Amino acid sequence: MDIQIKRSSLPAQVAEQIQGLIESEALRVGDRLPPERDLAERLGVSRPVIREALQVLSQRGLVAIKPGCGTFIQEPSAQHAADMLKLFFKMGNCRGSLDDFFALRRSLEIEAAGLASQRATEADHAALNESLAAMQTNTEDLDAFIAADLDFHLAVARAAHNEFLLVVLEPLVSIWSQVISLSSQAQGAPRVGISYHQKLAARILERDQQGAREVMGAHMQASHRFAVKVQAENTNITDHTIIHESTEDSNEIPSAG
Amino acid sequence: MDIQIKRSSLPAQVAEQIQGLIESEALRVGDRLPPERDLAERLGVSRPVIREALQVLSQRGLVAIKPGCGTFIQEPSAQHAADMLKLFFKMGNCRGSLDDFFALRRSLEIEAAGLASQRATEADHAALNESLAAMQTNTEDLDAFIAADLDFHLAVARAAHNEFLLVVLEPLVSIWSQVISLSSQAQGAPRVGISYHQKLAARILERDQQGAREVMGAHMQASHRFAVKVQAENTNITDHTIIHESTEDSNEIPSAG
DNA sequence: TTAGGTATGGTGGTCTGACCACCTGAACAA
DNA sequence: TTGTTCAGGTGGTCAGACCACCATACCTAA
Repeated sequence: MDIQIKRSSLPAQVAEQIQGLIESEALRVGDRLPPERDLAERLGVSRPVIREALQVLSQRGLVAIKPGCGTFIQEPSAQHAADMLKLFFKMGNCRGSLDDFFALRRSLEIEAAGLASQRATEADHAALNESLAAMQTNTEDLDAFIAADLDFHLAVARAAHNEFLLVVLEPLVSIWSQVISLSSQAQGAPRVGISYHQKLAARILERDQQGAREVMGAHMQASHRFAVKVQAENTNITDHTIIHESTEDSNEIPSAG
Repeated sequence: MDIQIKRSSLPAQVAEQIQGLIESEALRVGDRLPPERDLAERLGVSRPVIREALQVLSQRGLVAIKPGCGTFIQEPSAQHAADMLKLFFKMGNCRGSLDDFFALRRSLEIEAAGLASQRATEADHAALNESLAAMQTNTEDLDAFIAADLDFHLAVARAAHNEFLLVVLEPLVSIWSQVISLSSQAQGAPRVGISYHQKLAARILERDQQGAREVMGAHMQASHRFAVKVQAENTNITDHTIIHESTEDSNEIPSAG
């Protein structure tokens, strides 16, 4: 009877087809796609359809559109994946509580600390020390302190030399630093973390895996406690949304009546 | 001098503007955007520009386009975030090795097992047992066995009742099951995992957190060893790509020149 | 009165053809 | 050889039109 409900739009179909060619390696990284006009003619659709399909694939990180030059196949970058995850952590409808957030972060940070203690290079040690120094010299400038704190944790994640881990951990740490920077009631707390960071950097330098994991675990526990306290004081961080930003834009798109 | 290079395309600018309105909560979940024609007129651009911008936002999971009805603001769903992550794990240019993959998976699965032991409901226990039974009755049908194996791990992740964790873990488990199902040399190995799963389900039922974590840790270690063995035999899994699928499509988009 | 079908307006989906801005590379001139 | 110039191709954008679909309000028939 052929009465199957076929609802996918033309651009979606085109995008799927091209993505299929990429997955099957009929199209490889670096290949240039035919011009939009050719694609349109070949697939029997109009150019806007092709353009929307390419827009979708570009958004997925599968193609790079270069004006005046062409459209090229590329691999989704780690940064791209991290950005997507960050968007979800920031605005997703996840009903996760602060506890859930820290449960995930703790397990990942401990793993990162353990790996870092085994794999850190001299450059990694330098990065850790640099962030540590920045924290110590900015105990009064909250924003600078938080930025340095963020840098330190990212340095640990990078020192783990595990890209899978980094992709997941980076958004968590970034989101968290955004949350923290919003709660200016955090005065006094900054100094608490420095000793943990000092110990952690030392364990990593000594290649003491167990020690590094334990210090990071303790640090996460302390951060978690601090977060709960901040949460109780600051309604900006609710049980439902991790972030509640309120930027003052002057855009002008009202919602339709 | 104002010679700054301003390269962002119109659709990108429109998408950013609308996303900004969403982030600043000037537009809230469920709100309907003005019709494309209105938006085009209001922003002084053509309709295709608006359409491409909405296509981008839709891809990010921020809006839902309903033909004949309108375009509505929505929150990025967990499934959407997981799909993006899956795409990266599948085709990303991450140079992570099998060891890195398992380091991440181990830390997350152990955390999931620990949480599941504390939070699992009766429905969760039932789901675990169902997957377990499916594994036991399909020791000869490799595909069915792997599907049941996947279900079991997802059931554990769900039993943890931590959406953050689930979003990250689900893609890892799914990708891994795809890899495994490709290596048909895995004969004999299926039965190995059943005892681990049995023990794990028991620990979760007993609400024995430490026991659950230990069993999962041992299970991951065994899986890792097995994976290394498979990797050595199967060139499909290289040190660079986790997945190397080769579907036979009959599409017809050759690469340009 | 009420249930159902129908007409209508609005929405997104698609097409066409045109023009612009930019990049590339080849032809040309110094 | 080197530098400039020019032409072609590419993506970027526009305008207007028509279609398919959905929701609603209206109208008809029970």
